[in-house]
Amino acid sequence: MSETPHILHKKLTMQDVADAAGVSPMTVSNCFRYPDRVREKTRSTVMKIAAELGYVPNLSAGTLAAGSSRVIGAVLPSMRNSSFYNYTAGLRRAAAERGFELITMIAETPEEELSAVQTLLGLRVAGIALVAGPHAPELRQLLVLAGVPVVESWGGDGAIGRGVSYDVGAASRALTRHLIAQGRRRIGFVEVTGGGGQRYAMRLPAFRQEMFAAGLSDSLVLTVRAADGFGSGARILDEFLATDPNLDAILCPTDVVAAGALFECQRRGLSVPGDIAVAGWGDYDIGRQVSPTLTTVRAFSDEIGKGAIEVLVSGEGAKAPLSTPFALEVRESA
Amino acid sequence: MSETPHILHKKLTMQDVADAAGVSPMTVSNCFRYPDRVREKTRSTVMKIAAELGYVPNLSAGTLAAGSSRVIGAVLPSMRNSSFYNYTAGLRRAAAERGFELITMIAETPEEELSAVQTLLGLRVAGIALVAGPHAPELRQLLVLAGVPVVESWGGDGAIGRGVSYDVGAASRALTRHLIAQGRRRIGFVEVTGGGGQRYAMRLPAFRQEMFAAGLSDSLVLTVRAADGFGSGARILDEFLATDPNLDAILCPTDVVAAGALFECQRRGLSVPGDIAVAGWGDYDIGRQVSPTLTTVRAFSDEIGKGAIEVLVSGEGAKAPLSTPFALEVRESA
DNA sequence: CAAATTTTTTGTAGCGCTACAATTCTGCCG
DNA sequence: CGGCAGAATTGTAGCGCTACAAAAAATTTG
Repeated sequence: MSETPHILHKKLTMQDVADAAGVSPMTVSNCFRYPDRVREKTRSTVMKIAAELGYVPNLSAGTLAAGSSRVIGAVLPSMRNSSFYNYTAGLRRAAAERGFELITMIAETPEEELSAVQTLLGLRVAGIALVAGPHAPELRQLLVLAGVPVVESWGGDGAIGRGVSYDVGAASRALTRHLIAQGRRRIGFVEVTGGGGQRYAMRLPAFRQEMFAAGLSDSLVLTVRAADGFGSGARILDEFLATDPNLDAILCPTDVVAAGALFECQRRGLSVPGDIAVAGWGDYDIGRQVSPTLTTVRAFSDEIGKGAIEVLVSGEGAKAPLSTPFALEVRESA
Repeated sequence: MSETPHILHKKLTMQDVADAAGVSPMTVSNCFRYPDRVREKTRSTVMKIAAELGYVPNLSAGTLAAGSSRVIGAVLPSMRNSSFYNYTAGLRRAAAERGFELITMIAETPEEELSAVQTLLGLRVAGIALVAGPHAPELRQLLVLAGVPVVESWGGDGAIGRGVSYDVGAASRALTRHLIAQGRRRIGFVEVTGGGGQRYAMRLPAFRQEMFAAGLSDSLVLTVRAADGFGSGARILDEFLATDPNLDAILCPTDVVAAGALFECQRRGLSVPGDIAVAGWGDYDIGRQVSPTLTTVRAFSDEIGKGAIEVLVSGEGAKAPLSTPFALEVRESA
């Protein structure tokens, strides 16, 4: 009685388009995959009819028959900050330029990441872009066995597949040297261990190295498990000042945290950079907007994305990590 | 000479796993798709062998054979703010609960969106989640012809597929009434036209309605093409004060813009909310962190995502838009 | 204008998996 | 211990497309 009279979507196949256009299915296939193989006139007829019918080639069938696809998969740990935004934009742009489509999957835990990779593998994507961080133990072998091109962005030497990253250590040294050159002596460093810890791992040794070289104490290190949002910036400042009231600079893990610390300084009536220099990391939007503007490290995340695609597409997976540029952005806060 | 001795990745198929486990391919298939149909003992053997071999079922083949997949596709206009972050998180969580995987594609223009939808259609996804905004003209018909379940998040009556959204008009009225109740009289409203304009469309009429009802002037409307980042907040404040130096409140399109306006107020020595009330929209992280904290509208974007998945999975595409909750978050700035 | 060449178009034969029906195996009752 | 219902397993027959080789058509050449 109450049956909804659904439209009969007899599924369109290449054959339907071929019939309507008076050509063979292979010609339709060629129109989509190798336009150059088909005469201009034939192609335009076929494409017009395909569009009229609303035909979209079945990629599943195509991938199955061809054994490969023109889709690249990326797994992201989260989409919260502009680094990842720029990274994804770089991936997408570079993929598009080379005729690939990019699909992304979000995974917040190693288990979710593993599951996402399995889906991507199941889709038989042409390549997989991972982000450095804690991985499930089975992940590496799974990817090796699958034999798919893989890159690990922000990954260093032990990367799964090939690493694509900027030199975090060099950036950290440059930033530390800058603070020292500005006359800072009691510099606090915030070390992050949880979550994306791996991506930050080289910062602390580099910091220590420069502090040591300058004959300064590298003991003002605060270890936090995770640092997200402005709130943690405030908490970090709290703890640092409790440890050493004469602190004259802090190195924060991200611009967001730095902004949080900055707001807290303002709340306490501390002048930045007069009393305390505050340095961020990552060149997020916010760092350009707060007052004073934040001195930070710019990672050109879009270049990382672009590099990742190039590595995946070129198939040069076995080489040393690809290094992308970075820049020290000296602004007002330090 | 310099040939890299590549490992011979003879592609693993279900047959290989079946042989190794001493069962038929169909049993392997059932283990993955319908675990209940297989005896516990058989299943554990098969799954163990599959894991050892690093076998991952070919979803392309599966989708082709079954005619449908357990993957849902979402197209996002950008990933810049926490609304979309929460939205995606809601999508992902709800999809996982129902045994679906979520893949996302980013599209910044209507053309890119169309292309993304074609890829998703080609993958024969089980459903597509769109975000309201300007669409390519062909998009609607393409989706109708494809007969795929579609939802348009933040979409209203004219949505492609089924709309899932909170009542933007009601939220705007509530916020306006709140400002009026606080004694504000010269209230400026920022109207956004470009990009995601559609998602904001109902705000201005609702604002006017309440201003009119209160016998106030609704003429302080500033129209901007796009409002992104803190910078536009500063510019907007500039322009409003040039138009009416006695302005006592502004309604910003997002918390980010509101924060920018707030910073600009502080730079000019204007007290918030003393001299000017500033209201944001969207309940982004930043609104909780700046001082004063921002009064805003909370959209529960994760609920929109959850609702979208429910609509897609249940197949109830023809009904009226699904309405999700919202809340007026009264904080310090207004 | 026939022969040689190049460009277009077209069959054939699967790709790896799943729906479905048919078959074989269990355990259990009379 | 035969007979049976129900559970577990297994063939069969494609899903829609593309690689490849072969055929046909268009173009050039002698």
